[in-house]
Amino acid sequence: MKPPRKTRIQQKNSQAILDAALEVFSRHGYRGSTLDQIANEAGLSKPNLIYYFPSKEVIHVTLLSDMLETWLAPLHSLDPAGDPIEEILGYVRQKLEMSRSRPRESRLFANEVLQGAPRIMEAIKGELRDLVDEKTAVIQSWIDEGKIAPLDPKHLLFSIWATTQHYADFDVQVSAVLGSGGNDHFPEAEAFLVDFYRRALTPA
Amino acid sequence: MKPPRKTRIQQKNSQAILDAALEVFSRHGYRGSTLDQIANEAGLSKPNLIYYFPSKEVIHVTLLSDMLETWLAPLHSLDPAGDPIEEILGYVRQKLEMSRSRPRESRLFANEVLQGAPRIMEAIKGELRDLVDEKTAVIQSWIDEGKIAPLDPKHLLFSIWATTQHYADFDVQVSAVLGSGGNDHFPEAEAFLVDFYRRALTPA
DNA sequence: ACAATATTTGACCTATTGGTCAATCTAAGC
DNA sequence: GCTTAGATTGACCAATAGGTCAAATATTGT
Repeated sequence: MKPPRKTRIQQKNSQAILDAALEVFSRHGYRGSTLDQIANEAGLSKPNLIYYFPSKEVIHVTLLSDMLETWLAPLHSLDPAGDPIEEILGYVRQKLEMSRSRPRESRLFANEVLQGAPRIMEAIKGELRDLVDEKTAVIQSWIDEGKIAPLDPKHLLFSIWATTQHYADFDVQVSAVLGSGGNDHFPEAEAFLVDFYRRALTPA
Repeated sequence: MKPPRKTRIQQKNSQAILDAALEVFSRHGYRGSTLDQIANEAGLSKPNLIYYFPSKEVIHVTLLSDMLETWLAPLHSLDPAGDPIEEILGYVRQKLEMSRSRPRESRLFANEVLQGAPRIMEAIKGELRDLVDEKTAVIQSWIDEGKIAPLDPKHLLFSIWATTQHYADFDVQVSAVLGSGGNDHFPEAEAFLVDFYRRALTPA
């Protein structure tokens, strides 16, 4: 999707900038982040940033479009031929794992959508919506066959997105409420969610 | 909590400012919002804003603390003496209703927590956590009595917050995925969530 | 070694923004 | 009507932020 950088230095610095920008944007939002912050985090000077990326906005858009692929991947892997309940539980696990391993991407996305998704509405109405339509049709067929409980497939997906991303996006709230220092709450969360979705999905 | 304004003009303008600020902050986040935007939205000049509130930050903090009470209210009303499943479903309904009637407050809160809750961490670790401890004990007792399925009460609350607030915070995504113009998706959402939680909570 | 090319940065420019202030205008009480 | 306190604002200020640019430095290919 992105033309590969030519030299090793370009490769390394572009990557450092994107990584720094992800860190900063995901914590402070687009307008809350400054080029100086990003440059500092990347260990470069501000004009040097601009040498690699023409503007703050281009950095942001680059991050968003990179992230969208990651975000969509787990849903792509939902297999119509698999066991319905296990497929959906697998999706839940994968989304939760993404919240654990890539919380910055999750927060970047949350920030963007909260502000009205000005820079990725197109992708949401295109790729995302198409994929959702495809996979909800699969889920609907499972419902029609009586393999899972009759729950609106789209709202089911919303609930999975919401519950799994919550552990990345609202991380500080989760930690504050659960207490117990900087513990890793993901094992607990996974046990809960898997149990929860299994109960809800198992047909009567 | 706030000393009442003296004159009618103060009453009216303070309210107009808070309302405008809620609109702007919830859409653009703290740093993404400017005093000019807020002043414009409120129909006042920027210096006139500052006449009523000493700074941008005071406006923001005022909104956040006002909102916290609203946010906590539904959980307060969870009744230990009520029917367990109906109490929890009632809580789900109330939270969803809040997402519908007060989406700006929800987004304000989401923005704040996403940024690490710098201005309300104290309240989260205090009031919110205390209330959660109290109510999760109630839920645990219902579990112990076999009235509801054995699901971790705190993670159950997280899931309710996540799923209900999703319809306010990710509203543009929900609308884009569901299509059908600016439709009101809340009746559908309520039907889904009530059915969903009833299934998950009903003991085997 | 050296020219050509890629990389880096200090200084600088302009626009925006939070906030101030003195001056002006308006409303309320007497 | 007039005084006084309340309300409003145009002009302004300092700090910050996105971005430019020419000059300097480092790297690469030959």
